[in-house]
Amino acid sequence: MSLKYGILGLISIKPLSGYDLKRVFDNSLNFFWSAKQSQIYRELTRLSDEGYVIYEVEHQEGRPEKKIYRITPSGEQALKNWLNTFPDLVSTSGKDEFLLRIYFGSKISKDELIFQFRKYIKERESSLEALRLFYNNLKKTVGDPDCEQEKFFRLMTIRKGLMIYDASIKWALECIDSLYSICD
Amino acid sequence: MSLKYGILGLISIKPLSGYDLKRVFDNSLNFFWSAKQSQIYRELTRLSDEGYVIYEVEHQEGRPEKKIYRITPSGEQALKNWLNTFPDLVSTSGKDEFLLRIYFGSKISKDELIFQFRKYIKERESSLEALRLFYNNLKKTVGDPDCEQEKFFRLMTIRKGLMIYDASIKWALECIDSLYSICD
DNA sequence: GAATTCATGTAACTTGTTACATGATTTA
DNA sequence: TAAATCATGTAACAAGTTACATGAATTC
Repeated sequence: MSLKYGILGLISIKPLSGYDLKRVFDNSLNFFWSAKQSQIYRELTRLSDEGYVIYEVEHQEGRPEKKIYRITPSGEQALKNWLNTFPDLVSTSGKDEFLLRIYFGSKISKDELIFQFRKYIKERESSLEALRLFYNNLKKTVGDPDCEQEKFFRLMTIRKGLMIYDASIKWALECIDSLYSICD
Repeated sequence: MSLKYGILGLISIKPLSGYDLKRVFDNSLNFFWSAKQSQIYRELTRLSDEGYVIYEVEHQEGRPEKKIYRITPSGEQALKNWLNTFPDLVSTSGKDEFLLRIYFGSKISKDELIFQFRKYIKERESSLEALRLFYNNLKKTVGDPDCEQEKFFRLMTIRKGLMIYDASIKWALECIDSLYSICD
């Protein structure tokens, strides 16, 4: 249900094609939302059927045609309604495959466990570093003043990513320590 | 794909019925994994077809019959294989509906935003408090020594929950501050 | 007397994933 | 010459959600 509003929100900021949307998801929302390209196209035809979006075909030289989607007034309304409802945080608990494995840690050898924790830390550290770079670059860029608001909230979401990655790394380091300390 | 191994893992620790499984998911794994009851029963019949589990019917006085599932040797093997593979952290990015809304914060009134952040903090604080209680109770309990290992890893997963909730609250408090400071 | 707990499941639906198809252009 | 980029989509499948059905026993 949320992908619908994710798309609606993005094209409300700026009209986009399905292809563009995929790139925005991958580049800017990937750490808290994702969508496959086939899913985006399916959702766009649905939104179009519902009258929440309309598109215009843009012809390009030496490139395939583009369908540029823009939001309609009823789409704006639906988006606004959604934005003013508070999500159910409990039922939408994120799934964590790594934690699921750790839950069954007693069935994994200690060496393998430590190996996996180290790998986890490495990956999280590189994600953290990449996000930090992204954050600093976005902060520096001086776009047109109309986008200052959007930039402000994008930075806000990224800060959460930074804090979560940071906490995850701290947790994993602590886990390695406690694995060593129960050494027997 | 992971629910399969979640179920396999749980019944490898202790034989359980579908009903039992649902309760374990809700009580012990809910902050990093969840499953609907209909999904669990579907998965159990699939696991049974694959030969990874078998069940025995347990008759009870004045209660419906139970199917107690236990893991088979080939199930154990499949579980072990899964436990020794490292999950793809990038593609499995958790979805965060609250963050999705905040991304579109420029379309929400400042008052509504602050209201939502406060609500977010309240909910996370009560989740944190509940988890903390759960953690302390589990730590205190003196079960049979065979379960010490399982307890150790359960506590480990809960600590991540505590740290993530804590970081989320800190982030939200920071967000409210920065919303006030851009006051205009 | 109504709701909840225990215990099983089915059916219909939505969401997410994987894989394929087309076809020109550009980069390695 | 092979691969990647641009841009659209379809088909089949897996995973997750919602709603319903049964029926005894217990709790409110």
